[in-house]
Amino acid sequence: MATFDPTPYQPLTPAMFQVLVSLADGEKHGYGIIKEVARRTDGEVRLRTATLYTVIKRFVDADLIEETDERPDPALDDERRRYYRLTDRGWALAEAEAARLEEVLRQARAHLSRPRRA
Amino acid sequence: MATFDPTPYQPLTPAMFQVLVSLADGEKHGYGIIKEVARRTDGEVRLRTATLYTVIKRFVDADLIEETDERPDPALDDERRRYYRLTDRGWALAEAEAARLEEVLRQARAHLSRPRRA
DNA sequence: AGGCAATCTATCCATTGTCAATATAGTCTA
DNA sequence: TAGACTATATTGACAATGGATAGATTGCCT
Repeated sequence: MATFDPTPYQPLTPAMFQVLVSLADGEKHGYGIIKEVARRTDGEVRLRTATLYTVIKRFVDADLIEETDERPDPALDDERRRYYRLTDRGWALAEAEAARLEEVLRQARAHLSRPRRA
Repeated sequence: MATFDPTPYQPLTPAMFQVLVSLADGEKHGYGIIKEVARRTDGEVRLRTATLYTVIKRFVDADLIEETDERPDPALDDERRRYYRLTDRGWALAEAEAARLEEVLRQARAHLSRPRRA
């Protein structure tokens, strides 16, 4: 596969990163992403529909996520739903962003753990 | 001291967090912050002056940082410089944001480390 | 039966954060 | 003397987000 350089997409906004993380857990539809993120963050992160559907559109255009044809058991399905999953590029970006955040945190901890200046 | 609730300021933008982290290391002037962040991140994070001076103004207004009167050795000083340091609130916010990022990362790792869905 | 909350996708508008560019001005160096 | 570096600052444009709204369906409570 052609090498993918994630850096032009970084840093991701908190909303974008949450969308990728949520889809890393398994494919989901839009409203399902909103619910999963809210549940996972104890209601602290509430994606708005304006934000979510804007992000979804951009991510699909950038081939970071893709809509799937697979439908769950018709008994559990809702025809309105549109399901999305991460592409290889999306996975690579999510992992690159996690690595970036870890480096930021490492440096922050190095500065913050020092005793307060005199 | 009155309890300080950092959550209304969160999440911080990457630029804002970098400014707090940089000042946690010791008081600095504007251009010094730009240089320190660039050096620390190997040139990957380059704060722009428009961003930096906007952030500084907002942080001073919010009592997260404050301008200092202390001047270094006159031989090393530059009259144009304006030095800033973190306030107690600024420290609390920087630490709260580091904690928030750690939680985001913990969850991201939990999702990303799982084997790719079939 | 009636109403209300939840589900689900979607868009409009205003605000905010960022970058690119520009301004000003002094110092230092090739 | 031209360019790079230091240093603070503003303007204009764009991108990301929140608040609000829309519309349609489903399930629950009284």
